[in-house]
Amino acid sequence: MVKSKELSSDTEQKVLEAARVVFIKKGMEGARMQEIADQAGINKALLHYYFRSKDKLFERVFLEAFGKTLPSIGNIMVSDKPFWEKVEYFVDSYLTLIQENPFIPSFIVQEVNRDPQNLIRLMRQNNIDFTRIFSVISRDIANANLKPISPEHFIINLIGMCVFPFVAAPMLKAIICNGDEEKFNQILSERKKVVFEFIKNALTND
Amino acid sequence: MVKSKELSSDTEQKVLEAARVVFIKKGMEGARMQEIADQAGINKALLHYYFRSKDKLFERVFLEAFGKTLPSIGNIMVSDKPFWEKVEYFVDSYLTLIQENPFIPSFIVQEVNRDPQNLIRLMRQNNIDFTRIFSVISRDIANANLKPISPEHFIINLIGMCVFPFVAAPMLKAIICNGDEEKFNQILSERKKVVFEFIKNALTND
DNA sequence: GTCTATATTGTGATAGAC
DNA sequence: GTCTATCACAATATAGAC
Repeated sequence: MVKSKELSSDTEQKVLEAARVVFIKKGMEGARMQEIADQAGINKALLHYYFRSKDKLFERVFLEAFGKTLPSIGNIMVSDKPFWEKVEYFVDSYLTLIQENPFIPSFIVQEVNRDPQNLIRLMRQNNIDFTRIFSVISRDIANANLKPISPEHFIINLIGMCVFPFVAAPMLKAIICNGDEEKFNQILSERKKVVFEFIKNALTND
Repeated sequence: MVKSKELSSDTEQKVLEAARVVFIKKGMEGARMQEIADQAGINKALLHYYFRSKDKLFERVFLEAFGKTLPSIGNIMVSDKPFWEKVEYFVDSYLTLIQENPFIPSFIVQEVNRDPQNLIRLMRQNNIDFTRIFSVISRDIANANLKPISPEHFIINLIGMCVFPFVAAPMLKAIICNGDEEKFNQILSERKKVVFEFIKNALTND
């Protein structure tokens, strides 16, 4: 068995996973190299051996985290599926993705706030063309005989209702569930259906 | 003219305002006492003279920032106004409040993530009883002959569509406006109307 | 109350043995 | 590749003069 040069070592993987956990929980500023090392079961020096600096390690984690979600948005929205199928698929896959990585949205919001350039760079790298997405959505809305809404507001409403519960999870857990984790998860699991129905009701003439 | 003991000094006010600006922009971890001092036009030592530590200064700023938004939610929602008037008033005042302090939502999300206890404490201090709010909303929805939706999902949708554009402002500016500040402000100013209409369409039988 | 100067602690990063 | 020990520096916090 020949080891490929591209395959990162076991330790490198452990570091990346540990960094992901810590960065996502604490953000770039709040994270400590020591904590990442502990989490990975190694020492600080080894972190620097694999990833020269905290900045470089962070960038790697950030790009991987966001690189997952962003292309999935684009692909779905510019496809030629029927509008409502598109919306349902979007809500479904988006919520699933977030539910599997619940810290990612607030992490991204936090870090894009810190340096918006990260996002611009990432969009270029992933060939995301939002102008195209909006033109397609705009056409879809017109063709589907829906109540008129600008594609920008539509997208904001759509994404907002999907990601807000995760961005604000600790807040909502306190506010609407009095800290009851069980109840909060229950609500999250209902959201796919609720969000889809809500949007459909808002936009269809009946 | 006798100076009341409760009235904080001019310098103290300058510090608080400066801290508000810097904390809101950088978050607790990212903010630097030096930057706050500069912003206030004084030196670091004086910060510690007025507010013993960074932690204490932060807590003060945090409580004041959130203390503004939270009671306004509660008061409106439990009032006996008609349901749609309530919703319109909520959307209106909430968006105005955020538009005047655009960094507050992402700041709050970030910091509640850091320590959820801050929020619990604050809710107690402001006598916010969400159980009551939900029971009132629940009754309102039933009485208004609307399409059924749980009050929790209704609130999440409502707040989500209001605050998400601000929480994610830098992201959306890049994504949907290609960095065009002008266009983004235009969209924000349209949101009161759009959100209200969207919710109304989603919930009314016609 | 306000300042300058300094102490103290944190943490990212490196040197060098194994 | 992995470790221990240490550096260098940045940031909070304090001492003490005015």
